[in-house]
Amino acid sequence: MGQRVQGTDGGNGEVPSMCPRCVLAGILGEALQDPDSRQLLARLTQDKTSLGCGQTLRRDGEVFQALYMLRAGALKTTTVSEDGSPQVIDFHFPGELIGLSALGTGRYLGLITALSPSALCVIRSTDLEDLSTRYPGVRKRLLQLAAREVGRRERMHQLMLGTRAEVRLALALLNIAGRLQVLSADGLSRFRLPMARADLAAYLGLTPETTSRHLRNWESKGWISTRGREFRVEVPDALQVIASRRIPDGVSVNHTRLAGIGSGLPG
Amino acid sequence: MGQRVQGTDGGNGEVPSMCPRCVLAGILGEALQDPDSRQLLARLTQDKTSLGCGQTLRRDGEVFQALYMLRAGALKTTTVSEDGSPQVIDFHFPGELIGLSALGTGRYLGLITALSPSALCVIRSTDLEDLSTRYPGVRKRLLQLAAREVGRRERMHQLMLGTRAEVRLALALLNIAGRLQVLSADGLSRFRLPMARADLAAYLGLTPETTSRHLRNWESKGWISTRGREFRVEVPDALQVIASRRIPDGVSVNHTRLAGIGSGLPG
DNA sequence: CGGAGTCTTGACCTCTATCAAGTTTTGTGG
DNA sequence: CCACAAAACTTGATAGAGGTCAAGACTCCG
Repeated sequence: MGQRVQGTDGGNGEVPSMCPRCVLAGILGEALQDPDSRQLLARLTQDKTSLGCGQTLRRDGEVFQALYMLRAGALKTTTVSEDGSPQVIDFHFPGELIGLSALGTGRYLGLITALSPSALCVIRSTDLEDLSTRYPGVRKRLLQLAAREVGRRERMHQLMLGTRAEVRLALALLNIAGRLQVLSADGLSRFRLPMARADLAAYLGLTPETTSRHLRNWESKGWISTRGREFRVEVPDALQVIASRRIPDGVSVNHTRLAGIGSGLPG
Repeated sequence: MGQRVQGTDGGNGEVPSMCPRCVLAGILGEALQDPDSRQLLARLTQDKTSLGCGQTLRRDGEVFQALYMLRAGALKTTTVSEDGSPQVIDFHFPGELIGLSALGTGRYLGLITALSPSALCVIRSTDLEDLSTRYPGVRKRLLQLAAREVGRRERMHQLMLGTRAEVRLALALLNIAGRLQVLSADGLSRFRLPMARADLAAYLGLTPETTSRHLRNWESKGWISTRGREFRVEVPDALQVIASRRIPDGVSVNHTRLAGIGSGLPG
């Protein structure tokens, strides 16, 4: 989503981060032609918020005030279901817009908190309105981004349809790795999850235990290696293979079919 | 979504349907002030497609050509997962826009087919572009609709996080009943599902068998009654109660834990 | 009335949630 | 830099929920 460019920003270089100009430029589009708007762009890129780990950006139900562009770090959006168990609705990674859905209802949905120290650009609703009326292309671009977000969430639904925990987990890791990719020189094969296992599990409707078990299982087969939140995919496409089969080994679907269901590769 | 008004259209009155003018008016907004655009509106409301049960509107990957507004009937969007099992990504009910996500990528996602005889208004991409450039309010409205759709899908994710099949099913029925409500005089307490159990199950990542079992279970408790696809909710809020508890019958969550958690209806 | 498709019911078995310890990692203060 | 405490993660045992296969009942149509 948006234009992503590996960041080397002038300011605080503690964390790898997006070049905010590039991303915002993607949103502003034609507005940039106008020298007058350069000024605004400059203001937007300076107008930032930073959050410590665990700090909250917005709470559930707060009225829409601004769209945020995540520059560095990672966030999560959570709710609490009626029975009290925590639910993770989404994660947010550098280069992504946060708060789009609040454009529809006028209120933020869920509690948005930082998973790690994060930096964000703030695009105030007033500025957004200003820009949108002055430059039609801005709204066109926003519409495109929102539509893309709808598509992303539709694919997320697909992901959740994988009944099997193993499939969901593999798909989610691919998804997250893809979104993190920008920041990693190694592409998909190596990445660091910013969130706890419990968050990942809650995102997928699983328990941390199940999540852990499958990861260890894959590791025991040599497909991946993990060390805490650090991941490395040893067998290229291993995740894809797992993700694409609800059916275990290319072996049986069910009882009375074939003996050793080990559900694994030779190992 | 959109403005919904119970329909009494002049044309073919076989099926209860939305008043297309009202819905389109919600999209077009200010454009309507312009007498010139009335003409376009007239054209859009006439420009319709109708589909027989099972017929397809668009296929996966087709390039974006038009946005559709469903006037009557019901559609589903499906994909096939890599292992060949069918997945239902979404249902579409009267008054809803179809194809928004294709605005982002330029291509439709999934196979869109009719669940029952359906009628749709066609808003060609060219017309859309025309309108959008002439009337900024149109794009603003579309952005709002897209953002709302993002929110809807975020809540859908929440729904899927209900691990328990019973909870998912109850939430989904509430969701669908709500979207169907416009057409039913009895509100939420009585409705007819347009889709087969198998589709509903595939939408939720369940099997038809499990779906059926839970429905019959609720029926045996007198909470609902069903006859084929016809539903009636006998105990008001029964679905809400089911939906809000992962915890079964006021009994235990698990062995050795808690005597009576209540939280259930009288059995 | 018959036949196809849809829905229900049953038996069985796998998978995942749950509870309960361990173990490792992370963060903090000495 | 080490020691300690608090999280986070892993591992194990167990049972309940849901998937799978199979067959029967019901519906809808022609």
